[in-house]
Amino acid sequence: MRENKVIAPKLLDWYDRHARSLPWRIPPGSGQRADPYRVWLSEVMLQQTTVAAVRDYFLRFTARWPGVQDLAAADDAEVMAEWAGLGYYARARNLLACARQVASAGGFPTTRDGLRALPGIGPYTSAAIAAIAYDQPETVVDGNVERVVSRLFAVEKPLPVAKPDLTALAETLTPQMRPGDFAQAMMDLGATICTPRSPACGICPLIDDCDARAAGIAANLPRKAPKAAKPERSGIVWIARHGDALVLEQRPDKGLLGGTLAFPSSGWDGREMPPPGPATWAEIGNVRHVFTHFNLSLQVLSGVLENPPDRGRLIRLHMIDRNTLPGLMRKVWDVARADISA
DNA sequence: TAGCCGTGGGC
DNA sequence: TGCCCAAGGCT
Repeated sequence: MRENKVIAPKLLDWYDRHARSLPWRIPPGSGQRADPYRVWLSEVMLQQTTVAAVRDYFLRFTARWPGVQDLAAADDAEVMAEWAGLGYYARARNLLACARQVASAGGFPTTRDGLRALPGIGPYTSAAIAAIAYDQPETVVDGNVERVVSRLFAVEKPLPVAKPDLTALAETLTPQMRPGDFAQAMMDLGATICTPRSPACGICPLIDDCDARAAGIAANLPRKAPKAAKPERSGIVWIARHGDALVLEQRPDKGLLGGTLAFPSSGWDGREMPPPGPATWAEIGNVRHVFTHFNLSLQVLSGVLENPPDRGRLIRLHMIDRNTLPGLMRKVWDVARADISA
């Protein structure tokens, strides 16, 4: 694949003038060096997650754990609670495992291959850290880059089959100088101008280089294979009261909402469970939630346990912190709280 | 390797 | 409203 020396200078010039200001980013031209810890943390949080959703989580994490040694020393439950609401909870467990490996090694690996071997760091994140924090000319390919490249070269082959082609094309664009800024520039371009719908081609710095624009098909790329329909699932969740406390449990590390704090439930996640103890149950509401691969309807049952629960642990009502629950269980808690106060 | 794994915002 | 999408990784 032939090298393309036209794109990077134009894009970097645009980035120097239009880079987004983000908490984890060093502004272009400042001459400062990005902190690998902050680059890593932000990249993991940003996996399949919007900038708007990540910003406050990043600020809270870095305020509480300023360095990788601080995070490595944290309790698992504290990290899970701080991550609650951000989704994809395997990231939080891998984050902690990674922090502990890095801390005991005395620092982050400085090569893409070294980074790639750490938990939660894959092809994208390893390239991003190597380029942004260590100034190495690695090619960073995320959803933005796939979209930008598919348009620049008018690639009509659909994703995900086209992914290797798009990666090879992206490699022809990566400059030896400022590879980190180039990667971030590609992502900023994709996020603000070369957007999925209604791309703003009129103000794009690469308009003269874009094959899709010339062919009038920019808004139709990248093409994607059709997705399967989402099945419907249903289940039960128990609001089990004992005195002035409710039963909560930590879910198993693997699987749905792995490692998060939750009300006992059954029937929706491949696990058939009995209630946390004998009681007379009454329906107090229903909660709907959308997961990546199914829609969920959860019947909320409430009851009073006469004896301590068979599993989980009792948490006093005023000690239940909504922010430490995953999104689904926040909805359940809202239903329970409305019922209790009624 | 393709299915699994959250959540919220935009249109 | 329902669907799409967002700086993916793991198995």
